Order: sequence, then C-alpha cells, then structure tokens
Amino acid sequence: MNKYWLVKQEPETYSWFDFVKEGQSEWDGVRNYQARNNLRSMTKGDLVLFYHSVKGKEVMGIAKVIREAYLDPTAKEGDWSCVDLKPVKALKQPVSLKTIKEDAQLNDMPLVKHSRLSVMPITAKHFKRILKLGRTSI
DNA sequence: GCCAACGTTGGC
DNA sequence: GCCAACGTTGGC
Repeated sequence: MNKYWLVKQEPETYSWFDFVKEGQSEWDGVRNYQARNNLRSMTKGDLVLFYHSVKGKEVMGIAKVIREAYLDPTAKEGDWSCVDLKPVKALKQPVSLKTIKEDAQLNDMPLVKHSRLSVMPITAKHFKRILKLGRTSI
C-alpha cells in the first residue's frame, strides 16, 4: 500500500522545473528531525507532491520515491538521511496555498497547520483532492 | 522587509 | 530540566 507525502522546496533553490530537467533527484539537505523521520518512513513507489514555498506557494507536480532512505552524503556530521525522487507528472493546474486553505477537505493538511515542516505525510484523501483541483490524473 | 512560529543552543 | 536567547523558515 503506497503512502502519500508532500515535500517543499523554494523554487529559487531547486524548482519543479529543475527537477523535471534533471530527471531524478537526491532529496538531501534535510536537517530537521521530524522531516528526516518522515523521509525514513517513505517506501519505494510512494507518491510525493512537490510544493514551491516562498515564491509561488503552490503544489506543482507529482513525484515518486525511487530509492528509500540512505545516509545523506551532504551531511558532514549527525545522523541524516535522504531519498531519491523522480518526477511523475506536472499538475495541469498548480494548486495554490490559498486554494488549499480555502478548501474544506484540505485545510487540515500539515502544510497549513505546521507550515515549517518540509517533509510531511498526507492522506490519500488529500492527495486525490489535490489531483482533482490540479485537473490531473495519474 | 517584517514578524510569528518553531527549533536549537547553552547557561543556570 | 528549565527557559531565555538566538537562528531559521515561510507567509504576508
């Protein structure tokens, strides 16, 4: 049974378009315990929404976990992990934070309640609703 | 650019 | 173990 996640990234650092161009990405650099533990709970094939924080503030597309948590090579000290993600497809219509906050089915997402968390689990219901609002199916 | 929310650090 | 100080994130 696949799980669903949402990851955030500032587009000026690494955008959805960079991700698509690259074809896959090592999701490293996470330095928050809760986010790290979420990375470690990901399993191959889980689907991940890619959200642009700060500039844009919208869900851009869908990614997939292609490698489960391993030692983050960018960590010089401490116990940190990363996973590998691959783009699946862009949303036809990006779904904005405003839309999410105004949607009765989505406004309890961690993205709203726990806005600083950069890797978070979401429910199947949330995931399907975002896809619907994004006019996209897999 | 500001600031609220949150996490981390370090003194006691 | 508490808490003040500080740094960071991210929405506005």
